[in-house]
Amino acid sequence: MTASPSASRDMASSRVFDTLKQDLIRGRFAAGEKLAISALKDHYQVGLSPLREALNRLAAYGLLEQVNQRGFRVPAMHLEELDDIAGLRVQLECMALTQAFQAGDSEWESQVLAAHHRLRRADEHPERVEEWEQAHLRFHRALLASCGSHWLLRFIEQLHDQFDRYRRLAPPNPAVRKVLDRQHGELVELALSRDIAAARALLDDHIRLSHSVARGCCESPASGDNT
Amino acid sequence: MTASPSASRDMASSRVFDTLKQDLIRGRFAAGEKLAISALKDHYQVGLSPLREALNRLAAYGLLEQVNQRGFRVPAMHLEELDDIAGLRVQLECMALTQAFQAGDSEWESQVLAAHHRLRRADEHPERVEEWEQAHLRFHRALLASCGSHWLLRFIEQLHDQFDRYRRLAPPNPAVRKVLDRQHGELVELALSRDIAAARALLDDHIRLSHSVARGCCESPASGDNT
DNA sequence: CATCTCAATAAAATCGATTTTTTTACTAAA
DNA sequence: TTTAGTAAAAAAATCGATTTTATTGAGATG
Repeated sequence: MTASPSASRDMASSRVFDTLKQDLIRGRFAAGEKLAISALKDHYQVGLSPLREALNRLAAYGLLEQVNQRGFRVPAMHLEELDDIAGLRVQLECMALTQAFQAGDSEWESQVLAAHHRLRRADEHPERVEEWEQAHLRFHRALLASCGSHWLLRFIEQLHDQFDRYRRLAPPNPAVRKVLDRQHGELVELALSRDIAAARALLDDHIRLSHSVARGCCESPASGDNT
Repeated sequence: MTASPSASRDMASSRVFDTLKQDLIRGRFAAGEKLAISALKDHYQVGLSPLREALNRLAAYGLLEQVNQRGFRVPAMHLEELDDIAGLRVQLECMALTQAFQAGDSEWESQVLAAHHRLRRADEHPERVEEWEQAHLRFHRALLASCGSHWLLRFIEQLHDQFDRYRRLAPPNPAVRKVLDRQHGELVELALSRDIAAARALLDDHIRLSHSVARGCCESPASGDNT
């Protein structure tokens, strides 16, 4: 099943935005690293203008920093910032979850079930990491989608991307993954039964678990600087 | 009092970003309006590249929308979105207020007092609207500054900008202004006495009052179009 | 009279080259 | 040995022109 039927081709700046965004989240660049524009130009096979437009959008989004006349750099990573991001995720996602449970209709339930099914299927191929990652992101999106607040969902998405920068530093851990997957299933059940209190507690645990894993990995290698 | 001493001049893209951002918040463009790039180029006296970079940043920030090969347009305004923004402002700013009161030190108290003083001074010149607007923004920033969460402050700032797009549609109302100003003074007192519960209730009222004023203005004139 | 096609026009997106600024490397003085 | 100073090199930012895509309107067709 492909995306949209009359999918008019995106412009170059959007394409490079998407791929560069993924590369930043996946940690293909070191924290604090300065991006060499001409190297990016070669690597992503785009011209200067679309590349610079993408870099500007990513800087406004918070995945890059623009220094006055000194180009773009990958933001440094700090344990405190990870704590900040995780703490806010708990607050905002629990808020959205409550509203989603209150406003969700049967179409929402269907989408949550469908997303969960795809997540379980993706789990069957442990070698295809990115497919699971995408299914995971979409499951959490589906869970909160009916909350009714465009801006809340936007901020949650942004925090999720920032969180992933840290989480992806940690090596995959099957034991943790197993717990997280069980929690996904429980979240689906609680969504169907509209048990807000239990679901909030579970989502809180869910995020904190990922947080502590990422934290353990982020703690060790001191500060990130490699010019 | 000027800004920084060795202020190295910003690049053109940043300058046009700032002024265009203000113009968008101040409602100099109609909601839904399509921006003619060459006209902007003439108006802001910049080249195409810096202008497009600024437009891309504003789109990522949410003050513009980019349509695939059809350029940039000012986002439409909807009553529901205003409600969403105001509701989230209440939630997030109360959250930040609590943390700010808990973590604020005497330096924070000083900055709040200073910002409040500047706000009262700005009030003495009702004709200089923009000075009051800036002092007002800075007062609310100072009040929450010590909350300790970079990302929470970032989202609050973004929501504030979005909210102002709606609020500024309403004509100035001296009676409302008087109430808001009294609330600012009360917020300062509650900050000094660290009365979290009372301050949260007051900030809630404060935002809801602005919200209802903006709402009243947003309801009447159907959709905005004035080319 | 409405609808469709296709050229003409306008606008957006992109490219290649130029200008400006920063960084580096080298030299000379303290 | 360190500190300034300065010229060369590199990189970022910007400009002007080209390419691509969308929009418009006249004429043809049902």
